[in-house]
Amino acid sequence: MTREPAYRQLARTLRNALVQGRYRDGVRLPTEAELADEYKVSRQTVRRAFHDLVADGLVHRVRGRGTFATHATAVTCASSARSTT
Amino acid sequence: MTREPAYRQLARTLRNALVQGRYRDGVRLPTEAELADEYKVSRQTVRRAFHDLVADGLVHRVRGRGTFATHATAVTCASSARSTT
Amino acid sequence: MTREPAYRQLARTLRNALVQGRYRDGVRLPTEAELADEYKVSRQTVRRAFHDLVADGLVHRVRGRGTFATHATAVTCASSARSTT
Amino acid sequence: MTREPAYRQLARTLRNALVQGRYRDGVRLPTEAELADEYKVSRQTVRRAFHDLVADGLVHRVRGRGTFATHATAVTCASSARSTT
DNA sequence: GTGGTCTAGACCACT
DNA sequence: GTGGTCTAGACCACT
Repeated sequence: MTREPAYRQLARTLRNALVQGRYRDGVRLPTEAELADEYKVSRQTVRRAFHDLVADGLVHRVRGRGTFATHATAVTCASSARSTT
Repeated sequence: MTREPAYRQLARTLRNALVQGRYRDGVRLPTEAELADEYKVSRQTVRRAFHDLVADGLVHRVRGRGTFATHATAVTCASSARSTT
Repeated sequence: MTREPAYRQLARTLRNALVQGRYRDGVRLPTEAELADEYKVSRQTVRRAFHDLVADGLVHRVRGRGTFATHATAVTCASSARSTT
Repeated sequence: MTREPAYRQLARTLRNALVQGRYRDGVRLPTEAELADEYKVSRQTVRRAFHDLVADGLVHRVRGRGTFATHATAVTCASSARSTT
């Protein structure tokens, strides 16, 4: 009955926020540390969640700068496949 | 007739601004690069001017962070001596 | 005059501790974050100090695990060259 | 997998240029700012690349003046150790 | 106007 | 939760 991993749960939460239009355009999302703090999870969990969102094409990450919302137009077929999981 | 060096001129300008209460408290002043640009002088000149203001006790500088106005109460005898030059 | 940089000062402090036999054998040293906190410097400055100690052969670092004192016997020619600086 | 860091990539590029005989003798290389601009990296990343080349004995740097190609004859044991990495 | 040091704070890779 | 890389942008030391 393996229940949903924490990172998928967090990914779902963030995906909803992104799809609903929070963090429009190239807006920077909260940092790994902030999200880890807010959701009481490890940074590793946040990273895994973000990793999924990158694969979804919903965000992109820039070393040393942050994680940014990707324009809605850039959604690929990979993301639709994934979101049905 | 050696005329006033550029750095003393700039120091005087900044001193006036500081004494008149601009940059109150611990406010950060413009950076070396910004002042060099604004006054059309080299950064070396800005540095010399700031060096005088540090000696006056009007500003203090923090490596990697910036130059900050010092509280008016911290004025020492060194600054009064210097300001009569 | 060129005063001693903060990272060299810290390296010297740690080197003394290591040479005097604290952190014997493969003992783990404080983390970058801890030292940054204790010595009121940035993590990068701690890293520069550690970098020197690695070159000296006094410590070795393992990603994800920490920084460890190296056995005294492992001193190399590189370290002797450096210590004469 | 641990992909090659940007600074090592840049170091490799510059090493190739140096070994192939561009920047002969004591010729000055581009400045940190110029390379940062050209390769779209931060100045610190350029510095890390140069740091490796200094360790290789391929260049030497003089504060206030620039970075210079070192004569090929000055190769030391430290550099040969490094180049096998 | 160059290289040297330093900060604050991101993400990355590994454990 | 550690060390590794990277950014952007300050001031410092030297020429």
